[in-house]
Amino acid sequence: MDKEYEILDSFIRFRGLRHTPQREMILRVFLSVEGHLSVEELHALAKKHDRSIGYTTVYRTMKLLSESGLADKVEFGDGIPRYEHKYNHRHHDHFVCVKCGKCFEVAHAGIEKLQETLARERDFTPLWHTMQVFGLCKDCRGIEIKLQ
Amino acid sequence: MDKEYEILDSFIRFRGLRHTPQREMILRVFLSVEGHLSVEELHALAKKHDRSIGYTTVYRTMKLLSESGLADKVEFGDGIPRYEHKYNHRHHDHFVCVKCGKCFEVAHAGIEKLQETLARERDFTPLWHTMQVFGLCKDCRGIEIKLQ
DNA sequence: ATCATTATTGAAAAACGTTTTCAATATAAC
DNA sequence: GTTATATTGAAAACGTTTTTCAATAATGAT
Repeated sequence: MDKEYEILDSFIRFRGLRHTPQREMILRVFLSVEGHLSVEELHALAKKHDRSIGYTTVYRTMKLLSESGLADKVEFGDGIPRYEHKYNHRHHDHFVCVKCGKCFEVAHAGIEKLQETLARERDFTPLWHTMQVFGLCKDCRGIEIKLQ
Repeated sequence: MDKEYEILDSFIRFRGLRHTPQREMILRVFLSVEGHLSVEELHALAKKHDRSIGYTTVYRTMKLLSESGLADKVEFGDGIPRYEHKYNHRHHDHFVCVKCGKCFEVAHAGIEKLQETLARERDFTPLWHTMQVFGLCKDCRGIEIKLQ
């Protein structure tokens, strides 16, 4: 629970930056919600704790959290980057429903293995990957069928 | 060779749109270059054929080519969307070198199979996917080692 | 061929998310 | 406390994409 704060503190000290109540609050807000949040959504949540918090500070802090390994920026093709938790969360890919926008996280060792195999064949050293599968979730496929 | 023009013409007629020299020229320019081109690059190439061609028209036409299935918009995480050929090109994923930016296209049936398996397990109907593997190509990994 | 309708064009402006600038403020080290 | 400087929030700037709009051009009917 407190490990994330230690990670941010270490990162801040390592970089010669400073600890501020704004940074701590934004981390608290970010950690309090599981899911994929845009900067706009994070800013709205942060404003509930500090009405004067600036948009810019949320941007800057989310970049900081990404660099420190606490957050991951993900993009689902709608032009709005979102942040998800990274610490203590194993890598996963995203299945995005194109009707309702719901996003399912899928972790599977096979994907990593396949990535390694394909990369080795091409003399490429893979560092990380992102994969998004777009389609219809159970509920939305149902609607699709009903409408036909 | 001419099939692409037929596809665009059918799409234009089907939608009640109009055939214009600008659209034909932009398609010709797009087809003349294999690779991943940004709108800016496409506009620069188009200007060589028609100095008065507008930026806006290239944007609008590339959207049209995407909708007609001739072009595919791909994003490699640098914030600049690029277009690649889609017609008569089998689906592939992208291995992007984070040092030099080079992009390798990798087609492998295993990825599609894996996608199907994972989707079926979750009662999700996959329609398409995108996968980008980021890492170091042969040349850039060499540099990395030399620098150590 | 001419006309009428309306889609298309290119320039400029607006929109959009993000980054930079800057003066005021807050933090951390001494 | 004093100092050096990192951080903040507002506004401006930024880069890309979309919208607006008047002029133009393509299509179908006459």
